[in-house]
Amino acid sequence: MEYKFQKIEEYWQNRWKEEGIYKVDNDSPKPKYYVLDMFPYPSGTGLHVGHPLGYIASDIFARYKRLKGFNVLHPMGYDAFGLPAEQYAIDHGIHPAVSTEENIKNFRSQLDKIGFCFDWDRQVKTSDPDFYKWTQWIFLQLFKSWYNRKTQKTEGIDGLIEIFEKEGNKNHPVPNSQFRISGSDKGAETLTSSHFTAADWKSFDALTQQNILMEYRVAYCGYGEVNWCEALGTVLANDEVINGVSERGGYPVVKKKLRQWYLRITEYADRLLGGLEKIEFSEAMKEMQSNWIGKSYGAEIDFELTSDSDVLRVYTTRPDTIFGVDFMVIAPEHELMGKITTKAQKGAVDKYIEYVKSRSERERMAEKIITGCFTGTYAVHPFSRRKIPVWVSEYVLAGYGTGAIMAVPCGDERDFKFAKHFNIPITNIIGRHFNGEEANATKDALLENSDFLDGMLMRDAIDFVIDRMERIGIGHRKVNYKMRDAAFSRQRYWGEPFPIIWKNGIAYPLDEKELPLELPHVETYKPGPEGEGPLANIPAWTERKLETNTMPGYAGSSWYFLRYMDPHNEKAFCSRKASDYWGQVDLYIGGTEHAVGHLLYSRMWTKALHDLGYIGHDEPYKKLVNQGMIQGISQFEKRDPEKTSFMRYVKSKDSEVFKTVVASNQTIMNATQPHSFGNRVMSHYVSASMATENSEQLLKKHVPISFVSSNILDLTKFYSDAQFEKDSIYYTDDGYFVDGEWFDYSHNKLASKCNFFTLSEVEKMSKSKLNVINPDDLCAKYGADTFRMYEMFLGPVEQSKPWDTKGIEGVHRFLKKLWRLFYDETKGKMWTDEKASPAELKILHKTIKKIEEDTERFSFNTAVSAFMIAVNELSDLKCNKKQILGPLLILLTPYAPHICEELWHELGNTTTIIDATFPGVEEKYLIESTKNYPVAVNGKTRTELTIALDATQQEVEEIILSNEVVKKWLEGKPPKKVIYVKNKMINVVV
RNA sequence: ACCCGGGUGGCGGAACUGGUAGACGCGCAGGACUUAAAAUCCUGUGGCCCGAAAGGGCUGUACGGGUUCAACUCCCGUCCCGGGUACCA
Repeated sequence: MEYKFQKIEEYWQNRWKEEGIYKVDNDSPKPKYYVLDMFPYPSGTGLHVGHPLGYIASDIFARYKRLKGFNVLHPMGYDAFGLPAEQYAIDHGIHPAVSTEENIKNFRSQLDKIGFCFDWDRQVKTSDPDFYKWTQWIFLQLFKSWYNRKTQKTEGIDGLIEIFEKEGNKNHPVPNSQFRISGSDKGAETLTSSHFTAADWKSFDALTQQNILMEYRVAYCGYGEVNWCEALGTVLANDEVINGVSERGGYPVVKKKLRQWYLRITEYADRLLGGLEKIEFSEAMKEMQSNWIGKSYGAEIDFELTSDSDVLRVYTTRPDTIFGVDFMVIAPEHELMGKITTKAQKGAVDKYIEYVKSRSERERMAEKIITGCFTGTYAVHPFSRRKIPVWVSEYVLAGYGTGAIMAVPCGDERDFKFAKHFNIPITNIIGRHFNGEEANATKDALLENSDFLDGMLMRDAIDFVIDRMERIGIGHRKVNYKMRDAAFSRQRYWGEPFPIIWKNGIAYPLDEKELPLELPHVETYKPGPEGEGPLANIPAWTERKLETNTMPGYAGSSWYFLRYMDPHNEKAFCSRKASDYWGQVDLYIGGTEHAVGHLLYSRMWTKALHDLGYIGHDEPYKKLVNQGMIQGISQFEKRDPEKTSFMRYVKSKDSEVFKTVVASNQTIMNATQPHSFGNRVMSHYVSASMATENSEQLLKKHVPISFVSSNILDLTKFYSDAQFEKDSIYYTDDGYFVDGEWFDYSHNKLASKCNFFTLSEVEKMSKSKLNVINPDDLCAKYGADTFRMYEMFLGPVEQSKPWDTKGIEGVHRFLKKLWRLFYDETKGKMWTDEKASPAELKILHKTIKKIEEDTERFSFNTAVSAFMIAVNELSDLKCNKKQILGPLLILLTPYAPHICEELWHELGNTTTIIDATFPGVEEKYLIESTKNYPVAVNGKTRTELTIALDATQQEVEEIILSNEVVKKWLEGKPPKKVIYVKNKMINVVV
């Protein structure tokens, strides 16, 4: 009998489905365990081998925990709203709901083939009205809340209104929001008065009151500079912009003022930072998040100005360097800009501001050149009364700190470069630590030229100066964060509509009874007027004065993990009973790419829902594991530098591509004489030495990996594929390939193929790079169990690595070997009820111990190795005893569920193996009475000795010293000491 | 530039708190079975050297140094690769 994995897997997958074996109950006496995968965006490309890596790991862990007696929640769903579906709709006219549904079907069938233990009854889809009803509901809770800094909690806005009515806002000043609610898209304005009394509050009209409340709401609407992407017609979050271009598509991004929704995540900055200590994230992940939050401690200092009664307030983390200030710099957008410029400097400053405005975000990012202009005004040093020139420069950002700095060129690289560039004299306050060539940001120097700070260590001076400044009222301690409030709206169609109605400039929440506010059907996905979303094109929508923005991709994913706990609840997003039972996600698996997006937002939502009393925990995830990315090995049509033959890709005569090649690379053009084939211009023989760097780029072109083996492209096969460009001519040393035939250079047809070499390179796996390996193919060829084990065997889950199918045979061989412990080809069933020998029991228990340890610490690759060793050893002993094979199957189940289930039943068990109990280790089978120890003399291994495991240090020494080999080495002298490391080795130190 | 990871055979990777480096798998070489192939099984496999063999010696975890009886593991310096951030004062 042979191992017919296809039949086995199909059979068991159907049975698991029919019997609803993975259905999870919210009511169980067992302890709970929640294993979650980051749900996928159902793209049109389907799954490649990289996707299931994390899913397989989580599936193994979920199954393992189940065997260990836990009630395991292991759900799956789809992050179904998003830009690509909408882009697809624009391009192909297919409604996103339709294409998304199709993609989901495809994903599901692919996932099913791998044999995951998801409870599909709990599936969520963020684009489903039953789901986004609650996304909208949670949004309304955030809209109706504010963050109380006194209690450090999210609270209802009604409470704030009561406070205002009683005492105004003296105890709760307006939070530092970067996005002011008043004003228009022509310019943001701050509130006329930021402080008001109870009487003031009562005298304000409704609009003013609402505008003030908007300044406090957790989800709020305001005008602000946003990252506007013209090509995508939408606003992007900071983390969706990379180097001044959009993450998706790489289109240019500019700053634009628009009415936007925001989440006041900045108020949670400290808690998000502090919470990191309570959760098990990798150090790298924690660091990414804390860098993003960017907390810094420093001081705000006021400088008097010569030209104005106002003071210039700066933020610095190094108040100890106060006597090293040689100039001040303010941001071009700073509100004092207009006031402080002197008449003499007005022309120059205006010109400079003009220049700054002309520079796009992208230019500023790309070329960091030193620019700036003197304003004509001087600031007065608060201690020395020295006059300090005030400059304006784009290197100071308006959005951080106070938008103005005190520049200390001897201690700050940017200030130093600025001073050099504009010939501003530099004061040295750190003596020999400053060499005049570059700034030195040390805190370990003793201060010089610093008046009352002279001789003090900089580190110590920081607090000393602040104390002094606070005493005389010119400065105070201040904590700043880099993190900004999160933009929460998109001018797009395929997202959750906001349950908001606008009346007379006031945003009114929709009644909760009206939820879900369903996304209406549209005929066109084109943007609405003035940058508004497609919803603005629907008269029925605009007549109701409904908000025309939609929510961003991360809205649904910020809370989906809660819905899995209670997916069919129509009365609440998740009952308190359900969320109390399941609590935190015990194990969350996903990629690092969500470090500062999804993982931060979902943490914030959890905190808000917790504060408002809807859930009992304030961190969503207990432990996070980041799976690595599986890269693809791309194949390029290209000269292989190792081999002398090479190729050239050619297009037809009037092709643009060909022209480009010719125009931009003379080397290629002049290489040899051209030939022609019909309307095609044959390319030229390019020799290896002629291929310049430039031509290499031009010559590189992806080819489908399915036609490549051992770096040789099978052109005959490729030719009959749709992806083959019929006009291509391929050259090698020995001949050329055209119209499906090989010719030599005398144009005679060749009977055999020539070797056309490719070059391989590791890249991200993607459809466009033609390097995708489809899990379906592998499952069909080797079975899901082999595929699962091989993905794990490849290396640590956390590590990124290129996919290489070669080794899969070894894992497949292992499963076949396992099968043969049960079946003989001719004799059939082989297992017996015979009692196991101590040697066999030892193998079993050694394996149980190893598998348990490895699975617990997520070392699945070494666990798979342990299985291989066990099966090899049992195979050698011809052990086919039920007593050994039964427990072995249970151990293996998480890794290869189908074959284990099959064999488990064959052994005569009636229960399904998923409900079996993970076997315990019986240490007695592991313990040996004696062990062979290597003995080293001064670190050099000399001999081996058999020593009883319970021997004392003294006994060990006696045995060693009576050994002939050791004696010889010791030459009669007594050893200094004998180091006996249990289970490792013995070292004799002479 | 700054902050994190990481560098081990032909390859993927083991070595968990310093204790016989290279587990396990791939690949390769040789052999068994077979008319042959597939499948399966066995043996060998870091490098160099001595030996007919059994066996033995030296060297070896990016590079240079250090701590230690003992270093892939700890410390210092250098180089290279991957990831994150990017004028955040």
